[in-house]
Amino acid sequence: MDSRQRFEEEADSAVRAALEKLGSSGLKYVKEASDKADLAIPCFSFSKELRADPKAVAEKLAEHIKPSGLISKVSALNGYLNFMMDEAVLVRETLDRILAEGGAYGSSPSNGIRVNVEHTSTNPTGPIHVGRARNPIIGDTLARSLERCGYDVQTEYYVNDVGKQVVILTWGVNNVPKGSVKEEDRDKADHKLVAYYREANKLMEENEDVREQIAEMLRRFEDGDREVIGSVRETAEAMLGGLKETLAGINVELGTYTWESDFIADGSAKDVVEKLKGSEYAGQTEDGSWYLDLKDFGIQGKNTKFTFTRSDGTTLYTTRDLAYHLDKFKRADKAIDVLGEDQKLGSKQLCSALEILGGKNIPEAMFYSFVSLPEGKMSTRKGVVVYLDDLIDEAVSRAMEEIRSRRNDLSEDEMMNIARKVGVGAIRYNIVRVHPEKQLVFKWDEALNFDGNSGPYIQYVHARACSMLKKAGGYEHCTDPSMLTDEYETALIKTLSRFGGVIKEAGEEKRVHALPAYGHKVAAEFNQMYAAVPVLASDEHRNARLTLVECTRTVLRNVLDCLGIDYPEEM
RNA sequence: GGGCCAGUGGUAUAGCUUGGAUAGCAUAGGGGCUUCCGGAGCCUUAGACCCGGGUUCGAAUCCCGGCCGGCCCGCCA
Repeated sequence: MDSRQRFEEEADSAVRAALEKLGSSGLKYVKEASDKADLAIPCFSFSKELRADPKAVAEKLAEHIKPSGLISKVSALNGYLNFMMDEAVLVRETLDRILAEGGAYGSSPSNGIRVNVEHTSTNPTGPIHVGRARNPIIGDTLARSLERCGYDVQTEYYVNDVGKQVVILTWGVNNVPKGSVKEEDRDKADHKLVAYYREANKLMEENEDVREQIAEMLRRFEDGDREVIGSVRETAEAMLGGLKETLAGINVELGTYTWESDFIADGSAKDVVEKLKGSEYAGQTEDGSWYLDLKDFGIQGKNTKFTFTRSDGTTLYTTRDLAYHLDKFKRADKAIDVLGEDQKLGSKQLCSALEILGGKNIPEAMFYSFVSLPEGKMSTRKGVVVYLDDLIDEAVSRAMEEIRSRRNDLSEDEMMNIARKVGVGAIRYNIVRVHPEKQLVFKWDEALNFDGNSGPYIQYVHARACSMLKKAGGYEHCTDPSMLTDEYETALIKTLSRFGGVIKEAGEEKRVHALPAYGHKVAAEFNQMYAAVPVLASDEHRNARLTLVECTRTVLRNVLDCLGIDYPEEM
């Protein structure tokens, strides 16, 4: 337990004891932090029970609590009971802990719980565009946070290699003559292949014959024709190769790729169908298709009918998704799906069906709204898109310009290496900083922001800290609180002490946007301290201040790592 | 039509789960800072809770009703 947690517990028991003295126990109250106190308890809620003015209650409580342990001061103000934490203990313990734990600072020990995070899972029919770019970034950040929370995390991409869209793509790749369409310049499979997908869609609209060919291919696919299935799989694999490259470019790597067609091939989707047919919620329409009636599962209106087979008995996407989730829970104790908001109803239906199948394990979902362009929705088919690859390129070249303008001592390669880290840092930070369900309109100048509330701002502070430590040469660690009494120093250390709570919030509560906000706060407070107190030029404070710089650098690295952002030592 | 999500300074965003002190942060705007550790910086100034009811000692936060935007409501994936 860190000193912050101990402080809160000490305050808690002190409040409980004081309330008992006033003749009341078991009252609920909230704890909050403010600029007036390290911990504040509003006493308004007590006033009814104690039949007294909140101000008076706060004052009485304050009288009954004597500073002890980590509590250095107790006071009452405006109906609040304010606690101050013993700064000397806080300073020493926080810094000692950071020095001892290093890269693991802020993490919890392993809890042995296996959690599966499914994210990205975009259809392999075209390059990833920024409309969907939230998915890998949120998913990856969540996975990294959960790892630091002590979970055994597996990440997984569910590849949709079944259905009309991939069949159209495959038809296009196999039938549209090379050279008859303009491939995109980028030498990546996803960008090359998407031209055939677009052309196939176009031909299908214009040409009856093409429509029939594709329909035939789809029929053969559904009949289990190995040649067609193999061909589709091959095309999807090629496309996926391109997507993996893009993901690697933003520091996202997934552990497992699971193919939808496998659940048809191994018969598990059919097993699901048989089990569902036997459930009390199952029904069959006149045409022969099967459905579940989910009106008892909190699903309203006309959405209660959840169809799980076609009239010819073949499975649907959702049926295979059920088989997939049953499979997932053989491998994990907990599952989290990062999904677009369009999947909300589907996800709810999936969970209800899993309940009907008797599963105790139900996946949790994390939803995000799509990123749109100022002119409207993105569409791969229509070519109205900004590709993630283009965004990365643009960010990197913008970073390159910046570096070139302020450095003349680095080689092209060195600058490019840094530019990549800075550009990607800007993109990832910018996407993860906003609440996932907030709709986002993509604007180049915002996506490429390098100032203020941005990834590069934090990277810059990290580089600055590295530079100071390098210049310092030798120094001895010093965590003596009497050497770190400046208000900027203690403010920074208090913030550093809260890191563990932020990691938990990001992981356990799936609030990944807490991370960038925290990183920005640490960086900003470091900059304020930097401007206010000399470090290298100070005499008796030198060791202690350098130690604080080192600890801040450690925390910044941990935050950035959790965000999947690199931390170059110079930029 | 029904359901879900969102609406906070000019712009963008946090806070809403668990109501509480002066609504936080960034950017653009005004004014300043470089004999010293990296100015991608620091200081300072001005500026916001969609509208209307309700609950409450107290509402950005909870409830009801509007308005605006997004998404969903397929034997598609």
